[in-house]
Amino acid sequence: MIKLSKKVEYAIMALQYISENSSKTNTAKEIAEKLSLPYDFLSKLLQTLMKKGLLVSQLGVKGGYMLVKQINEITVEDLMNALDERSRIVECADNDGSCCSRTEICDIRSPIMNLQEQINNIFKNTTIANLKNNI
Amino acid sequence: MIKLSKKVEYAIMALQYISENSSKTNTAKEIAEKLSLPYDFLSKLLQTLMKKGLLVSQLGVKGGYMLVKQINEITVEDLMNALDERSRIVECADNDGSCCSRTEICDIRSPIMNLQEQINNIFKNTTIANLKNNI
DNA sequence: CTAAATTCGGATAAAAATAATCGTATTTTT
DNA sequence: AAAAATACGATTATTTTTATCCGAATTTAG
Ligand code: FES
Ligand code: FES
Repeated sequence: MIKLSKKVEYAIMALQYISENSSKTNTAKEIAEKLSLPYDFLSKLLQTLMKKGLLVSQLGVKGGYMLVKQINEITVEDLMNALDERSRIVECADNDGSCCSRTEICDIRSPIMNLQEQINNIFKNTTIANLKNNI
Repeated sequence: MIKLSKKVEYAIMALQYISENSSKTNTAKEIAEKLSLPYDFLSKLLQTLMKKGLLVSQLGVKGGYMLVKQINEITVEDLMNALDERSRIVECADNDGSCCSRTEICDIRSPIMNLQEQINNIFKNTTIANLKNNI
């Protein structure tokens, strides 16, 4: 059950698309069409990225989205933080021990948090540009 | 959405428990009680591990489960393969290109499969023994 | 031989998370 | 004023995960 959410997956594609067309504002509609992604869903997601400061938007006709950073400065972790609700590999891997009734007897909390960190590092070190296929 | 399934999480705990009590067969009931895990669910999961060859079981009274390998020879990847349905980070990261209608225009399939491999490596290199807290 | 403790197996239900959609409001350009 | 966008909130649909239930088969012990 280690998978990227559709939000993150679509966001990667969208950001790459916007990056390729960075001379103009890119509308959600255009991105959705060109990449065959569901418009409403993509639209929401772009709004979220905007709120989180990863995109800027322009309202109204001729509106759309533009990058605020280069895609080699945006990591997969950034997208996961912006778009996904939870990103702990186990519930109990949050900092306070108030996660579950097993805290007392639990042997795995701390080592699993270590595992968590290894995984985080991968996402932290992978930029959206890294995920671009340059055939 | 990068998290371990409960199946895998419980399995880690259960295998560690069995390992600590490897002189006898361990019943699902005992393990569930000692670790405060839901019996039915754990029971199913142990049966699966048995079918996949990670445990041996003995039927009937005095029955239960025993390890077939040491826990330092069992990896998190083994558990994920045995217990989780899907473990691709994106649908499209399977080998044939028949995943979705975007294959033609998709720029991220191959690099994401690379990302996938990095993550797999972590799970492949983490044994159940590694996840044991030795305070 | 019977009863009890177990694993086994299938089916199903409940809960949670993800993905998708809808409707309306607001902003901006022409 | 009309059109083309984003913004926002609510809701629904779908899928996945988690949990439970029931009855059968197996083994041990008395
Ligand atoms: S299971 Fe909750 S602390 Fe480990
Ligand atoms: S989205 Fe299906 S191939 Fe990339």
